Amino acid sequence: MPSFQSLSPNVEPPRSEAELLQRALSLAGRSFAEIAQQHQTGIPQHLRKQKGWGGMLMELCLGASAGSKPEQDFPHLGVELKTIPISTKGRALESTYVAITPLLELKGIDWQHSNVRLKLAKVLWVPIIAERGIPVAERVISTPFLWSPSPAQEAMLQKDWEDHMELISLGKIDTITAHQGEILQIRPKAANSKVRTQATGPNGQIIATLPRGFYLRSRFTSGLLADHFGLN
DNA sequence: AGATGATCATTA
DNA sequence: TAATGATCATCT
Repeated sequence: MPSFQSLSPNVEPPRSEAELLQRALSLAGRSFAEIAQQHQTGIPQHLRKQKGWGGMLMELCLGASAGSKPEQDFPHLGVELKTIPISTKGRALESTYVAITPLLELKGIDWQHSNVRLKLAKVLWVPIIAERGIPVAERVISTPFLWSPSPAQEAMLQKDWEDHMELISLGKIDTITAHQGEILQIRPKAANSKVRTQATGPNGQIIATLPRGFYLRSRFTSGLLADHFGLN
């Protein structure tokens, strides 16, 4: 199994947003095969057991801080990096994971201080043409772009976030399904369905429940792609 | 076909 | 266990 940490050359963190974007744009049109070769790392046949492979490779290319720290990928720039699998027609093929859903100690947090708002404040989207029939090596990077929520988009995000968090505060986490939320949904985020974490139950007691995460619906991210590439 | 619920690797 | 990086597998 290829190890990024041992095999990749050191890439310095970008010093500015412009440098980051320029670096990202230089990847447009290139395949995973080319990029992996440049970084002297192998390519998995499929992503079934390496779901985050593409994202990790982009982190390497762009000089993101590695590791599992709960902060933005480029803290000094206030930018979060997200790869997004797209069809040849430019449609998002998957939802986008944003952040863990907090289930306990909710008193201090509001939208302004939420992990969702922080992560989405400024995102470098890196679209990858990644239909399932395309071998991983042949998948090609499309044109990356920077995005920040418009006032209307942020209002939608806030509304969904507040609706979800109210239910969680009321001890109703186990009633929430992926059907809820216009653009921001809550889905499981765990190694498997037997994992448990703590939450508040219907009677205010502590219960054990499946860890959840916030995800952007693909309908929404497809819209961002259309906005940027002028496909409206 | 599109979306939901489940799942996989790695690090701290 | 919890956070990072996400896509898979299955159902409607």
